[in-house]
Amino acid sequence: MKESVIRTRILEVASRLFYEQGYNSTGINQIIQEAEIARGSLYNHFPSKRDLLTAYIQNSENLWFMGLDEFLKPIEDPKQKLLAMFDYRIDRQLRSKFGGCHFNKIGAEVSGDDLDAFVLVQHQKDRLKTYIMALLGLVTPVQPAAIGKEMLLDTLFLLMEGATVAASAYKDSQPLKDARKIAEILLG
Amino acid sequence: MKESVIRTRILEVASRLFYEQGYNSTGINQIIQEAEIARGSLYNHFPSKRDLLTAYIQNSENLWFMGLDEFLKPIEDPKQKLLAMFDYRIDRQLRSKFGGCHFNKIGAEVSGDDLDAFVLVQHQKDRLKTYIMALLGLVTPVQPAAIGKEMLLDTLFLLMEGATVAASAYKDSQPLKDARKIAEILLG
DNA sequence: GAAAATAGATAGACTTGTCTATATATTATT
DNA sequence: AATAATATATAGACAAGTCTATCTATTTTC
Repeated sequence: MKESVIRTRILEVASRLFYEQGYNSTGINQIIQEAEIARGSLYNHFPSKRDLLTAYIQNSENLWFMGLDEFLKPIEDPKQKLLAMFDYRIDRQLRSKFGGCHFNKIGAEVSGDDLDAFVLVQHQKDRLKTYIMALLGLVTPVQPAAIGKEMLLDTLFLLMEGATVAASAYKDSQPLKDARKIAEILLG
Repeated sequence: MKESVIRTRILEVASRLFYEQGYNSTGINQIIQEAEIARGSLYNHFPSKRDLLTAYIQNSENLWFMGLDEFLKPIEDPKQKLLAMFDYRIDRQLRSKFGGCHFNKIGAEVSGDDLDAFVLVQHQKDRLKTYIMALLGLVTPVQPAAIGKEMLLDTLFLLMEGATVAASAYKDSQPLKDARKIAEILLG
């Protein structure tokens, strides 16, 4: 039940390097050196580099949503919660120096026919959409919106994705701020 | 003035491989083998692999906008042109088996501190925004829109970016179709 | 004849993964 | 409580192959 401290250290270091340098540009040698563990220990916990990638994606997803829950906790109004999701992304992009979305980065880097990794990336997006949908269900519409609720879901999702990509490309939080403003108007 | 046929062939093969497999996962050996040219010829035209990457990005941008011009040529109404931009992306994603945006892929793969590549990626996005803005300027507003024109520009841009990313992640054109529908409503 | 192409050897660093041998720490058995 | 067994850590050599880039020597093309 107790997680190995070694395993945790490997995953932490590998996660940082995968995100900052890319999966393909990060070698096993650098991971074991920076994690200060033996080569055999790494292969004991993760039989291959690909297994390490899988663990990285899954762990990142959990951390991402846990961080989101924490971030939205003090907010009560569902509409404000939805808007704060943009603030969460701004916060994270600032901290990571606009490194972009973990999952899109992996999706862009792995070969197109690598089903395994793609499924994991899709899983995060599905979960995000479910998250938005749940909050949207709690919003009490003040006026007959020009845009249906299921379409509003799509719009918010696409705005978040697009704004994160753009913010990362420009290394600037402006696109995310723009997206937030647009969402504010659409939510009425 | 006449472009070397060898240079063209190198760039074409490298472009295909960079896009399909990723820049880091594509080796010089594979390029010269598939292009059927000598190793020295490659380094004669492109002093380093990085130079080949630069040429790839710039060439892709030109091809992308030339293809867009061609695609929109038969359409006259600026509003229909704007909507057809989504169709163009659908068309391209279908052809490339949802390989995603060339430029975001590179942005995701190169190290965050590689200024050179990032500037080129930004250049494509700036050009895209300018393109949208020019079309938006020609649209005659039928009614006082709920959303300002400069904000409409941001929205359309972010929708395109987000939908392309999502379509690539899901390997499905639905997000792009959704984005088109949303744009149709927002354009009135 | 000059320029540009070719094949291919070579350098040197790096890649993932396997392996051995040793040390330490926890757990099970007597 | 003392001993035996198991698990997990370590360092580091090693294999087999990849990578980018340079170089030489020969042939083709303009």
